[in-house]
Amino acid sequence: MVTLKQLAKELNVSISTVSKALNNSEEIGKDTAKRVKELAHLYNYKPNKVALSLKQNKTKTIGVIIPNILNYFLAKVLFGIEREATLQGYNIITCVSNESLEKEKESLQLLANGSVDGFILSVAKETQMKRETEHFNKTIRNGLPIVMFDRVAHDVMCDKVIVDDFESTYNATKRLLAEKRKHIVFITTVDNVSVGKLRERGYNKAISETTTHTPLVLKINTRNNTSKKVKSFLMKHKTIDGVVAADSASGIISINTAVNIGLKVPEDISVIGFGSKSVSYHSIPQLTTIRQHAKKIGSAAAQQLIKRLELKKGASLETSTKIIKTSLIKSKSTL
Amino acid sequence: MVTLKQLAKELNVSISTVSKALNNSEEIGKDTAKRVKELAHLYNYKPNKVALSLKQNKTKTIGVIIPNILNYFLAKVLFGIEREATLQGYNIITCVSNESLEKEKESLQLLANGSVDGFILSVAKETQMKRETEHFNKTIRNGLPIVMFDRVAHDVMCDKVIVDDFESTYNATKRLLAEKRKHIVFITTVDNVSVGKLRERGYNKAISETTTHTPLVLKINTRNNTSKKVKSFLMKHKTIDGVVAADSASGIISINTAVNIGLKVPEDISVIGFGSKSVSYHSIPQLTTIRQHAKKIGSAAAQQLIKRLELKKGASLETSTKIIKTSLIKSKSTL
DNA sequence: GTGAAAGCGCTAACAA
DNA sequence: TTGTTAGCGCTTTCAC
Repeated sequence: MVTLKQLAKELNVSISTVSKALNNSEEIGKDTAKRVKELAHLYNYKPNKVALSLKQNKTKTIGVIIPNILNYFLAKVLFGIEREATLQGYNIITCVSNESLEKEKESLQLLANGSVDGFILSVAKETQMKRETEHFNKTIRNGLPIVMFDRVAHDVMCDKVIVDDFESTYNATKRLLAEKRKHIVFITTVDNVSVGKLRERGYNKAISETTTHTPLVLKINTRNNTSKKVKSFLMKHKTIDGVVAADSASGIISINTAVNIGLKVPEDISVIGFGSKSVSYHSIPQLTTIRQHAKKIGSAAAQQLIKRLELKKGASLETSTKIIKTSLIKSKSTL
Repeated sequence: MVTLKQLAKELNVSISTVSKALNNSEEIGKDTAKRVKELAHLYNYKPNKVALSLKQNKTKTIGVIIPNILNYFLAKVLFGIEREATLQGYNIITCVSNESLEKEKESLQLLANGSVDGFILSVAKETQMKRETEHFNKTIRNGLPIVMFDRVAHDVMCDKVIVDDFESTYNATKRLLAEKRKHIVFITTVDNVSVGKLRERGYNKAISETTTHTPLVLKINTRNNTSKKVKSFLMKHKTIDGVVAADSASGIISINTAVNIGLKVPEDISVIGFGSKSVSYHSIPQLTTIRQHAKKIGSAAAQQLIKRLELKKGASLETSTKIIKTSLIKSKSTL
């Protein structure tokens, strides 16, 4: 890598002259500026990012801590963050917490040594269960702002970008009720996590405010037996005519299972699940989905963080909570 | 963030004393060392990463350029890279090329200014089609090593980690032939990309060396009509009794489509597709899959890069190409 | 219009 | 055993 020093030497001028010339300073004579720029271009000079960071005490880098990168929703959010960050001249350093509090703490620690200017993160399950927040607060006190998305720690004072989880399942359930569905089950992969609870509550509210039944919830805790569980559940409760699934896999599996045991979808049973367009193709008929607009969540989080990072010195900005509304996209698995 | 300077001031010693004490230098007196360490611990001192990078001229950061983070396989490789890197004390900066040559170049440029010590990447489709390699070579000439995985540019001299694509489909096809399948179709989402071609050739070879038919290939170019295409194809070619799919979505969709038009899987038709365990649950019966061991690919790539980065000055290391073998995991969609 | 010098936080050769 | 100094690459103030 070429440095200012080398350019200066070759041009027989001082380092500061070169620096100023390249930064279009008014102070520098036209032809000097030209000579400098030409040589810089010839050598493909790029200012050293590390030196710049040290000097300006900011790295133009965002730390992203994600619980699980194999989750399509989270990957999509990451995609949105990356795009927005790149657009605004920021890089992202990605860490995966694997839902572990310990790894979350470590990542925060590790990057809080000047590697990044701030964080975007979704809270690990373990962290939510243990209700730990001190590591977040400490980071913020150290001057590194945090933006949380989706799974947030409500009692940490920071910017947040969330989904209308409660409303989304409330509306989905209402939708099935409007189809005259009588026995609607809520299928969830057990996570004692804010988001999951809210979704269940949305379903509960819709059911209890419209019908006289008790809500019916099927909790599934390991990934691998969803199919079996759903099958035996449907066999046992023959009256089920509607499914609201709290994640995309359950929705897909519900449709395929129902078809497999001879039910007609959506005539006999309607299914709505969370998920994206691409996953909806994994079932026949295609799944009617609740879309979370993951990319939008990512870009909103990045925008908010960068806005805060680029605040003039001394200026302040109230923490905000942005809600990205879900959309219910009708496909073939509902009437 | 606390700095050495502040610690030094508070302790009434020089900066270098503090530095040495914290680095366990032999030169420093025991009790001084102790005092220093205690205060450092109290203030939770962490050496500034940026300053260290500048001083030592290395960042302990790897640039990862991935064509598409929403691709489960690529996300999984990224996961493997992240884990291995973290283990070895490296961070990763992630860029998404979105299959675009231009973005790939930009990312390479952008990070080659001292932000990273080297790169791990999978080549964008556009780059492969245009056969551009100059940006890779330039990066390498500039002293930044590259490790390519999966989609590699064969004529660039660098480390590579690849999959036995040819063999994988060859074996899968052989497997179906051993089941006495007579009419096996190869379904591929069109990409004029090394990997796709190799997989097709593996299928071709197995077919032509075992049967007298011409190979039968169904190419699908847009994501959204796979289901329709497969359906009309199966309706038209009633004799089809085997499917080898070059990606996971096509495998899943083939099974669901076949079932949907009244075929029995695997009795009437056998299906094998690329994919991971979790995606195999998206069909009933479960998809028999070719597993690529994505995490292993990621960790192998990271290991290789770090090995090269930590080479003693002056030492050299021949470029290597590592092949990670796929496994055929039998499930319910084959006999 | 140009250059010298200081300083961002750190390490390490050298001096005391 | 401890401190002084130089330097990594850059920007910026101040002097000429």
